[in-house]
Amino acid sequence: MNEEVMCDTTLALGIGVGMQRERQSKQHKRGVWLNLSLPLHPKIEASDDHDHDYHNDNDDQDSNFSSKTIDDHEEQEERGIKRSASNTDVYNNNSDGSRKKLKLTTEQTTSLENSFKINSTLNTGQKHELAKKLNLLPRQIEVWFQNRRARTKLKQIEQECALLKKCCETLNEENRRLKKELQEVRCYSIKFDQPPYPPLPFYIRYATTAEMLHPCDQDTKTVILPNGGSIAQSHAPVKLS
DNA sequence: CTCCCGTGTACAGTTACGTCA
DNA sequence: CTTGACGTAACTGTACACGGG
Repeated sequence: MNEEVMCDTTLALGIGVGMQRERQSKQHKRGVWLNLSLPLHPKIEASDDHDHDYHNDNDDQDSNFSSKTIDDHEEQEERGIKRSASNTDVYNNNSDGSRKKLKLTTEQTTSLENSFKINSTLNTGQKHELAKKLNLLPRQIEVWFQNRRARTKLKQIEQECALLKKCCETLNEENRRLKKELQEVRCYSIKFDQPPYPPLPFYIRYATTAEMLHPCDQDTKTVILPNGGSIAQSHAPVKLS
């Protein structure tokens, strides 16, 4: 990879920019049902108000008798199945109320990874389908994809940081080389009292960097030296700092 | 048409559990 | 056996889009 490619500005612009959000249109009309079920999560039970065993972000205002969507209802039912199931019963917490962490099986992880490769976001239908297939809750699928996207983004940022660091090192090296080259040219010009030879690259002859060169009066046709002296100059007149 | 509300989902950040050196 | 680091499932808070009243 050459330096130009490495320093492509699109790289820098990409940093910190999140993925484009694609809102999914609602798949179906949502029914309403009366939630009379008992909370299952010990933590929630303690709070004595909400039903979010696995939480719904917007449940906060809901009462015990709040309306719920069909999606939630389906998940409640699936949870009921899960509670009678064995290895995926993550919501049966420890007796002391501590969180029990699910360990996904190899098959589940592989399947989730494959789905992620195809599409990093899932619509409601895909989510439920995958949940059914893997014997997990739709919420767990959702969480897994959220975490997976976060991991992907983090890894991408790390890679871009490494690339930028490398690019920075390359530029510093180039900067040192150019400074050295400029110094040599200055020495040559002063020593032989004549214009730089071989000719300076355009980016040095016409550089505007204060550190390097300053434009001065065109008519003088001289280069003003740092010590106050001057030399003849056939190129654009400059003042050496 | 506009406003408000409920709902669903995304993301960033955090917490906490399980594993391993 | 203990401990700290690490990976990651799960959670919290917030923002936004969308549809319906």
